[in-house]
Amino acid sequence: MTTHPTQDRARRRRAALLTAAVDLLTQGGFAAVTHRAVAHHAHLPLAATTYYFTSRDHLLAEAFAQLVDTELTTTRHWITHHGLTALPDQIAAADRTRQLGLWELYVHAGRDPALQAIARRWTDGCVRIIADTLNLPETDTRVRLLYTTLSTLWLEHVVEQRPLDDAHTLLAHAIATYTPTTTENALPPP
Amino acid sequence: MTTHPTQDRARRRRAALLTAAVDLLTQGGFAAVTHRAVAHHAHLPLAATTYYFTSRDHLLAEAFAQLVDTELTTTRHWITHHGLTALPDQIAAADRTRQLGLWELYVHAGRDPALQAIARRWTDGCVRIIADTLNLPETDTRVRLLYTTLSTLWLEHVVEQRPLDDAHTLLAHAIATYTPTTTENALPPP
DNA sequence: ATAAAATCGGTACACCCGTACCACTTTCAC
DNA sequence: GTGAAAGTGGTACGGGTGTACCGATTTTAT
Repeated sequence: MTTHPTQDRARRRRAALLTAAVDLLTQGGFAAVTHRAVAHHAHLPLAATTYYFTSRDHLLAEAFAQLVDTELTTTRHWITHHGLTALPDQIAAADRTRQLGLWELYVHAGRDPALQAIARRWTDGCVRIIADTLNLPETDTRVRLLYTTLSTLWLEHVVEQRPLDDAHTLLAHAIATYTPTTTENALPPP
Repeated sequence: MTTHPTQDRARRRRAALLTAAVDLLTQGGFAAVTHRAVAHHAHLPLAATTYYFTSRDHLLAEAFAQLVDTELTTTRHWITHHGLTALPDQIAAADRTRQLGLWELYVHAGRDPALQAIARRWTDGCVRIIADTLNLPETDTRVRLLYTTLSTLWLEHVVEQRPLDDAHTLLAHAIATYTPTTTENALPPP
């Protein structure tokens, strides 16, 4: 069971541990998130980690959830400001290792039911963003197709460090093929 | 440096260790591939692992390479026999945890340059298969788009255990939209 | 036959891990 | 104020890890 402190300092400490966990996951990946490393990174004693989080798995789960949430809001903002076609630029600009940590946890969710729910929230959120910007329902085939394309392009770039040269072409082609005629929202504002 | 034995029994032992590593990766994921577990699973003493593989990383790299190669030939066979549209059926039928291990290593390649080369071989191989079955060059935009769609559908199924209900619909739509008019190869044989 | 090289396998080392424990201090409710 | 609850932090335990070491054994080359 996850502990939720009532005192102010305690809440701040818990949050510090969480961001420390996210940072470590970003920098060193999965294996780097240990009790000792998290505690040290948050300038707290070792026992703080076991006090605020009942286990390492719970800590990782919450870190994953936080990572997903911030990531979703970030990309939503970017797309509403720059349009779908500019998404490759955001991918290229984003912190690569951070995205790596996100994907690491995502795949790990395949073996951990607790993480799986968060993983679903993650993809659902991405699909919803695309659906919203295209003014289409989430279940629309074109939305799903566009999402799958973007997802792979992103993962490929993060893992294999491929240049995103053809991403723009690919994306433009996909949008042109998929979207209905009246979708100004798919384009960046003038 | 990777050791390549000259004697027969030694070669068999090395191969046994490798398949043991793949098995363990399949069953328990990344963390399960330890020297002791691999040795025990291959019915060999602990020291065998360090004798045939200079480090755990090298062992994992070779396991990854082997996993990728067998996976590529398997899917190539399937597609030539059943067609592209039947791919979701193969995905559904395949050993889920095995695919999970593959994807785990793929993402991990983002932090390990040695694995990264294998990861590229993996995606390149997938793209090539699609290009071949569609009689299109690998650089064709439609090939790339089809690949990205398939890739995400696959990963989603493996990680989130989503039903592949809409995969057929999605795939059919994508193929209909993308492929040129004369591509009988994309359809299953009558 | 014999020396060199390859292989084998048992053991040991140093390290890091998650987590439990517990005496201590601070905060809160009344 | 006083007792209960919450928070704190130092330490310890049991266990698993990668890898090095080294004498014994087998294979190969000559």
